[in-house]
Amino acid sequence: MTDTSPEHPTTVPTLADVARLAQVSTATVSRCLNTPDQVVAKTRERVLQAIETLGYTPNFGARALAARQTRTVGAIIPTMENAIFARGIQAFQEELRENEFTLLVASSSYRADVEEEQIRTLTARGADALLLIGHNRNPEIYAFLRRRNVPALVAWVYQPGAEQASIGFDNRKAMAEMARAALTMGHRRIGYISAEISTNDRASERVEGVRMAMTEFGLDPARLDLIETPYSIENGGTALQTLLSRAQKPTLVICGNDVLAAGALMRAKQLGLSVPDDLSITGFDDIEIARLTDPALTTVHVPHREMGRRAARQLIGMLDGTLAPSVTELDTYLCLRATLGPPPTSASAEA
Amino acid sequence: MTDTSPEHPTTVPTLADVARLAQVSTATVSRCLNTPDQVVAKTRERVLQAIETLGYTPNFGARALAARQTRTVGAIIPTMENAIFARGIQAFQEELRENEFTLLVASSSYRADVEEEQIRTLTARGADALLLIGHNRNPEIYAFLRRRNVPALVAWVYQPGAEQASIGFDNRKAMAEMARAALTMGHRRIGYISAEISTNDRASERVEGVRMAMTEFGLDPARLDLIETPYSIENGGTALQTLLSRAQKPTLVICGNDVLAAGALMRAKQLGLSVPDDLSITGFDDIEIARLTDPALTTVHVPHREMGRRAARQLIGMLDGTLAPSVTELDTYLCLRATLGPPPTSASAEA
DNA sequence: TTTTCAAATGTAAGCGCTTACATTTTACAA
DNA sequence: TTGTAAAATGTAAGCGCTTACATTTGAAAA
Repeated sequence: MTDTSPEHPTTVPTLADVARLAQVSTATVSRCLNTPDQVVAKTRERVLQAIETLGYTPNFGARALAARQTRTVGAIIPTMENAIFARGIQAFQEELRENEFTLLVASSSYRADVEEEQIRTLTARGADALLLIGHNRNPEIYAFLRRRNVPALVAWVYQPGAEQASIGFDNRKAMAEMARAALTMGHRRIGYISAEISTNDRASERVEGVRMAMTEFGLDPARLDLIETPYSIENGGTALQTLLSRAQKPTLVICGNDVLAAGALMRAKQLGLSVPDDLSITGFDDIEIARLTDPALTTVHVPHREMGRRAARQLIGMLDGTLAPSVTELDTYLCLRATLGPPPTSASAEA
Repeated sequence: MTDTSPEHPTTVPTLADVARLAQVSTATVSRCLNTPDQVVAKTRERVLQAIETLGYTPNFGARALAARQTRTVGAIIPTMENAIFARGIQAFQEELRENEFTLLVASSSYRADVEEEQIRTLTARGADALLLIGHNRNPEIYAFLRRRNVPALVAWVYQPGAEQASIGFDNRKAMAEMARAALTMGHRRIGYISAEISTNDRASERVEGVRMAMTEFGLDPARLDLIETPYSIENGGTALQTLLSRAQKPTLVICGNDVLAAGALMRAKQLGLSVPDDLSITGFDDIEIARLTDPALTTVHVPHREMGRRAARQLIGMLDGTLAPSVTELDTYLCLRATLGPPPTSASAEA
């Protein structure tokens, strides 16, 4: 708490220090920072010089308190370790930066209670707006945000008729398309490896998509052999092994994301199965590893970067009132690579 | 500014509102929040009730302003899209959360000027401490942080005799070990695919490690065929192709990280080369894709999670004065998987 | 019952900034 | 030169919280 070196005082310079040194009022210094063209050039230079000399940086808390806005956007994602979020958020942040907004990222570990806490933390910190992932959360939260006047945008999902402003893709539709492609090839016994469904509407909608397609093809959707497991390569492998231990082995294993699919694929190869001749496997997301596996993974391409970029634009628009909250659908497409093929002839004969 | 609906006032509740409703002073409410055992149970309950009723959340800016600390730690990483940072930061954040600290993440896109700006932004926002990646930055920044009394910890690197507090591994030593393993097998013509070196001391130290090992084996380190390229699978492939177009083809391509290595490996296979029989390839980091490639990638394992977790502990310790700044070295180890083998006999004969 | 003192609570002064409003300066027309 | 309005600057009142210090309360000791 005491000065250790006289040339470098330990006290942080304030606006008032700058004002004193530049021989102007604090209001003028403030204007130099916020509305520079309201200050005549000569004065402005003097002030800037003083700021430089003192090494002054405005105190964010004080500024937020007085101005009641922060040019800060918060984002709460389930985890940074998932490449799809990392990628989307990176684009989100880049777009924000270009518009002189700062991004605050928090992660919830897929837990609703943590997410709620993070929402409170970020709004308390003065986030002017929030990006959230997926629809399923306590609706009271939206009331809370509305009251605080904090616009929120939901990303990574598109649900026709959703209440909240959102930008994303139709997980159900996208996965149904994949399932139809497989069913058309003749697959009838289908295993599904999913991320945990209860906390994740993207995951549950993807499952629904497959069931929808099964129904269309006259199959009983209840016969989908579903395993839920946390996101990891290892777990994908373990789940695959479980599916293969069933009396009726699947000819196709649909995975809720590429990471699980990569794990399943690796395990299948280890077990001596040939993919796709003995078994087909599909993923979802089209992250980098989908092209790295051998054979390359058939998956669904999701425009993560575009989603991030457009989410930022939407939120900024909502903030300055130029854009009304809206529900935006983004397109996905099938990446038919090498892990999906027709079922083995013996198997299709049985069906 | 005026209430539109009586039940849902548009004004955000403040400490004073809570105090009024609970019929206590603002000081008591504040104490309920910060030092609850200084308040008698009956009063405390009344206050908590009022907080609940009003849906009160403390204003962070005001709190920071008055208390002069925020329980916030900032981290500036080059990019969220690199799995190693995502993983380390995730662990960092989890450990912080357990200690009731909040993490603010910013990314610099490997640009020194952006990093500097982010450092200012985060300190202005009241970050109590900072996590930075790598050593190479303008030393003035440390003076700035010292003046602001913001402890900083450098991660992902260990350099014996470093000035700044740091936690990480010796990139040079780790890569030298890999190079020695390869040299022992007989490799003499070595290509190296690196991330960009000028802005990245981890990358440059890894190259140095290889050169060091070459010297030990009596090779001219200048003969290392070095290509720098940005982090991506695609670029790894392109770089490999360049290396293979040299008059003297390498028998071994060392990559500065797993992503470049995965790209190189994939391209090698596309070109009809057998790895490791025709060409050896190695990576660095041991991220998930290293086990996904076929053959599995020989690489250096780096304890990213542990680094993140321990970085958090170190920083918290520095903040509450229980831990002195220190320079911590973490261990890495070689993961000898399948992409490194002896050079083809024809090649070694030439050497 | 009174005394004593620790515990509980209250009072009020900032923390560093923005901004409405008041005042001064400047530029230009008359 | 004077008058006028616009431009530049200053004054000062908060923004919502914490906390040093002052005051009140209440339980145990006398």
